[in-house]
Amino acid sequence: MTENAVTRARRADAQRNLAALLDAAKAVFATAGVDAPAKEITDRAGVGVGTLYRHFPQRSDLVLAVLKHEIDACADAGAELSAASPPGVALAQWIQRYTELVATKVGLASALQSADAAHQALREHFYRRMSPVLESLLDDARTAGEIRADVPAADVLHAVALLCHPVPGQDPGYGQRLVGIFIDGLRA
Amino acid sequence: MTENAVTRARRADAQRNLAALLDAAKAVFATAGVDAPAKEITDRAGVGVGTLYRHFPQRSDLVLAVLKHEIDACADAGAELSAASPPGVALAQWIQRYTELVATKVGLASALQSADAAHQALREHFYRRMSPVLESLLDDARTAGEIRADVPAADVLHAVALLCHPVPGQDPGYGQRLVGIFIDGLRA
Amino acid sequence: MTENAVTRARRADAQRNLAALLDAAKAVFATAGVDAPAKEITDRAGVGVGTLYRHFPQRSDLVLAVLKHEIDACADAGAELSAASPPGVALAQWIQRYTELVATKVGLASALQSADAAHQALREHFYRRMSPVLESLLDDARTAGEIRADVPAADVLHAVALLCHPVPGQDPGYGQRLVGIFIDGLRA
Amino acid sequence: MTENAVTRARRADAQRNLAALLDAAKAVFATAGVDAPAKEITDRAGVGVGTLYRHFPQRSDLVLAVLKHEIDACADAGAELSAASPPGVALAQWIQRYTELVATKVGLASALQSADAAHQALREHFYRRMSPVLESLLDDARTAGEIRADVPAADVLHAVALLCHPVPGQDPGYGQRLVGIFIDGLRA
DNA sequence: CATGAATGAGGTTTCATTCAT
DNA sequence: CATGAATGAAACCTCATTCAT
Repeated sequence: MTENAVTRARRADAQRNLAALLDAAKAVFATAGVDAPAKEITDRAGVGVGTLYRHFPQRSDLVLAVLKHEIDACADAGAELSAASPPGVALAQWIQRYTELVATKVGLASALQSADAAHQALREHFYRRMSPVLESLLDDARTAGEIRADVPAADVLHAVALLCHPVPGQDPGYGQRLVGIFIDGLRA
Repeated sequence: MTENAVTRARRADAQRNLAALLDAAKAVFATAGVDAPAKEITDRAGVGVGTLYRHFPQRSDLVLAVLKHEIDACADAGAELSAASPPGVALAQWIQRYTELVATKVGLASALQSADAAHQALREHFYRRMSPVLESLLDDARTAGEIRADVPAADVLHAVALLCHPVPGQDPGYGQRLVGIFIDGLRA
Repeated sequence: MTENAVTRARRADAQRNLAALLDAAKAVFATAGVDAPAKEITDRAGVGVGTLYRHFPQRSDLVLAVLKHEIDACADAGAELSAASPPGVALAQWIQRYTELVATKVGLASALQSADAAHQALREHFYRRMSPVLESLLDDARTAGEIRADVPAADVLHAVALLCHPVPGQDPGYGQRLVGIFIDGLRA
Repeated sequence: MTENAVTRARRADAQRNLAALLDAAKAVFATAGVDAPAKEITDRAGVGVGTLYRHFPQRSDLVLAVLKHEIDACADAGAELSAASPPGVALAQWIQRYTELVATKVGLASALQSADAAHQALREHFYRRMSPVLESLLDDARTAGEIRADVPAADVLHAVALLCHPVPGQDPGYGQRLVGIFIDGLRA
């Protein structure tokens, strides 16, 4: 009984720490990028660095964990939009949604482009979830004759991620404007 | 005469080292980015670290020196193309030229986006040289009714630089394909 | 209890290192001055350089820590001497005590004179503690008509610190002899 | 003939350089101390660093050369003062003169106290010239019963040099005031 | 004899990572 | 399971000194 209680208590503690770490990492990644010092994250989370390494032995594990939820949510939105709107509109709306994701999470764009092998897992998860969704939306739009047929989903994902790369002295809507032009280029 | 010879001789030595440094830096920047360790560059150039700091007290001085020539050459190409081809073609050709510049020089794209104040000089030189050239080409194309009127040169420069951001496992023509789509989006 | 034990245990380790650092720094400062290389101190203490910087981010923090105790002890001695002896004697005894402090701690004298802004905290602590003590002793002696009235405590502190500046090939009592002459100059 | 002319010209050149170096060193020593970077001195003198090392292989050689003239002048003033004034006055005046020397030449005081073996030559020259002069003045004053008999010249030289150590935020007359008190302590 | 470019040791500082507690 | 002190490699930069020209 007592041991059970202790175990449960510890588990709750660990959970709290993990959540705190994810929150902290999300905030730090957003301002200082994914290469921010580990200490900055643990300090903000109020835990020791050891705790960070226990939960996320690799830096990329943390990045992945931070972004997984949002990646999944974005991917899931694809089916809903597809069901609710005609192909062209659904595509535009989803890309809009995706743009917001990439533009907000400062780390994501750079992690995706990073040559670092450590981010491989993130890239894989990202493309595994996103590619089918966008490919499906593109297919619908292609079938409807609204966009050209020779651009694969991966290219669009990549291009949009790049165009959203935050620029120090620019307003947040800047990237979206560039994305808009790119999307125009996709039209048939 | 004698003094001149002596001076020339010494300078020749320094020049050799300087050239070696620029070569090494160009190569290292291309593979490891502009934030590569100084030691890597000096080792490759076969000189001591002090020599690097003598010629380029600031890291950004080196970056600027490495890229200046190529930036200037690209900017100068604008007038020639403009004279030789109709507006739309000239524009496309110059952007093609610019794409090659940005895609090849790995450091350039990231230096341009870097929030680092140290790269301010590079950004300034870059935009001071490039903006007028592209603006002029865009104007010609706008006048000819070939492209939309609401996209300033700076946006195009920026977007293309982003789209050319090198991707580890991708062939070099990849960025150009994305740029092509973006350019299509500019058309009227 | 358990947590306390753990905390105490960890702290004990750190404390041991910290003490070793202070000991090492005291010894090194005494022979090589306050500007001695950090490596020399950490090697003598048997710790890594990082440990030094963890405990004392600024060089002056270390200097301050090393000297604080002794400064305080010396300042505290003022009241005792004042209570136990007549003004002139108490003054002479305290200056004797102060002389020993400054003469022994090689770093102190130079840190006090250093133009370096980093030693500001040390200077402040030093004068904040010492000035009132000596001023009080001087006042008593002035009232008793034993010394002239126109020399403020800060001047005496400064002069004695200078006169005790250690000289390579001289015996340790040398500075004290010079101080004795200076004190004679203070007499009415 | 021609060779002679060249030789003469070169010698004149060398002389000019040497003078420029001494001037520059004097100025730099006065503001930045005797440990100032060599480059600062050569830049100010308008010569290459090699020239400095040719004339003064050791740093201390330069310090010695810079200060020799002034040391000698000060020493020579002793006999004149001794002949012109009564013992007590002559002594006070010479110490005043000496105070000015030490207070003005920032490097001197620290070079004299430096544990560095490199400054041995300077210390030797200094004491060889100064000691007899001051000893003679002290002897006269002692004979006249004006000062105590137990303080050797070297102590006074040393003490005054220390008391004149420049203090960042203090007016230049500060050291002289302290010296005045010390001299009072010498009186019988 | 002068030059100043080159050298590279030596100092500081930062941080990812380990591991004793 | 959490902690955070300790580690030490790695990067930066400065300067005294040498030596080819």
